[in-house]
Amino acid sequence: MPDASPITPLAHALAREASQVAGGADAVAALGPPANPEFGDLATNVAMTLAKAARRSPRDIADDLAARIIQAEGLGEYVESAQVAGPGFINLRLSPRWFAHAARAIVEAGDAYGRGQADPAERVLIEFVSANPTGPPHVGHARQAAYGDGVARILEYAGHHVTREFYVNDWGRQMELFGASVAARYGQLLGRDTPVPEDGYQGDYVRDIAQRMRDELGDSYADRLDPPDPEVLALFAARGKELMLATMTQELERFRVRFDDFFSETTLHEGGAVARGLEALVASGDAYEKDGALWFRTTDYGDEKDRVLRRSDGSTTYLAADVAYHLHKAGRGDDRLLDVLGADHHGYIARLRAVIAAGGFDPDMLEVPIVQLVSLTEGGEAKRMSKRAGTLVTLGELIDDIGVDAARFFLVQRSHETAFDLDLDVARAEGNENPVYYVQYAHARIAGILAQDPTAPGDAGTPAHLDPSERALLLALCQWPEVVREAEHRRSPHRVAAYLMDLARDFHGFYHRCRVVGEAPEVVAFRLDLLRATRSVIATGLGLIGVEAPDRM
RNA sequence: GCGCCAGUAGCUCAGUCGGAUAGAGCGUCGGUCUACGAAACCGAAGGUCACAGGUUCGAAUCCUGUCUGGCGCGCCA
Repeated sequence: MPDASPITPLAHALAREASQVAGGADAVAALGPPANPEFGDLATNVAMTLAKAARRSPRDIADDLAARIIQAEGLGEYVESAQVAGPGFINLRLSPRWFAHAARAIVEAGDAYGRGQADPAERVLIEFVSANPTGPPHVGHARQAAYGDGVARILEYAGHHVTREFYVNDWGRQMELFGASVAARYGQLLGRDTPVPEDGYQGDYVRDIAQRMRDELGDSYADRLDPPDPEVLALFAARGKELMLATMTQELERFRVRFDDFFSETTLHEGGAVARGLEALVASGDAYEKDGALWFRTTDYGDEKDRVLRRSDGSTTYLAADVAYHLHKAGRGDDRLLDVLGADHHGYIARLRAVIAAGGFDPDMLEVPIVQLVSLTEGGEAKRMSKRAGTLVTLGELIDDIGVDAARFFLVQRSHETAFDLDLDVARAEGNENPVYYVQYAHARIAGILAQDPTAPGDAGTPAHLDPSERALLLALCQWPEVVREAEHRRSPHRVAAYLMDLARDFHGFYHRCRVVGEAPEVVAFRLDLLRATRSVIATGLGLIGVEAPDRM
């Protein structure tokens, strides 16, 4: 098991011994770093968890277990001491030989260390960003992009098969308004007095799109703009959407986010899927007519009120398309659907689950992680953002301002379910106050040492004594597979970012206390393994959140 | 009014199968470069974990209630 932590075999042996002490009761032995490093290298609370079943006091069990540990097979040969403390903890101190073996094992596992633990492996379809193609993606989309792509990378690393999808809302009144806005700007470029509609899109990016359309079309539509005829509006909406979407794709790729699919809402309407979806709901009794409209009985599935699918004027709602879209998604053979939504859409969860359930699928196949809002601060003050005033910070502007690495790290550093403020002054800083460089610097430092190509004989043996910082660093590396597992299960890339900060801290501490080059052969051998293992885990971890791991900075 | 998320150090936030003395970054104060990169390290100050009850050997963590903040509650998308 090259993917497992070196601690795992110890934990298995410990569980076996604990079970015997407790008279055969099943024992799950948690074995991890103690609250205080001075207590030892590893600690377990298994005696306390067994106390009730064994009808003995935790201390009593712990005393028995500690005595067995030091002679247990697969455990005793690595344990220098096992001491009972507090209410029933057992603190273990491990031998340098174990540390040397563990470091070697991690180096040999390489990029596979922590990989492929998913059980069972699933086919996952993750939909995220899905910004309307009527404007550039903004900071909120950036957070969703960083989150969704981070989750996707983590799931892939864990062993799942992942498809990334972007749903394009290219239908309805908003697209008409967008087309009219582009057409108006196009007219203005030709010197006509064609105002942008009152409730249209005012941003400068509309001018850019109009400019490109003028480059493509010349002035051939100049005389059909006042008022614009339907054919012209449709053309400007369709081509405008393509250009907007192309810009979006480019900015997202610059952000290192790449989608496998862009799924167009329009195809659902034109292909009849929306109509068929509504018919299916009627046929199954999940939809009914009332007041001239067609309603989806979502209350049957836990929603607080029923929702309109088709208005009394015959037009379909946004939900009608979502019905068709989710039935389509659920029927593609994936085991799991992830819809990453912004906080302002959390009210949608119940009706989306209703769609899945009404379609005859297991509603639990759908997960809807909600990404909370992010706001920006600069100079100690909140940066006011308004779509209307045109002060919205776009993804592209954010990247230009603070760089892709800082943007991705910061946006994924905080739990997605917490609203937070991103401090542009800190994120922009290239110096020591920027957390992302703290991690990257650790990687670059290691690369610097390894570039000197220090060597040690293969049979150098193991050091007689270890520095506390060496123990701390190796034990931190041992946590990596568990971190990946937790990030996978909780859909929480921020766990990876937090771990990398911890790991970098342990490395920097080690670096200041321990030299590598020029030490005794057995010391060089062990520390080289520590360096290689650390570099590998940092590079892998940064990769999972879309941040580069540079050899030089 | 109802629902979701949150309330932890001056600021931004980790801590989520209940464990020992609650942590990090930034900020503040004081130290450390004639040896592998000082974008670093070491130390100090800073806490009624919103509040009140409850569950138990043990609660920031679980339960109940209250208060505060963000978001949502449309035949909009």
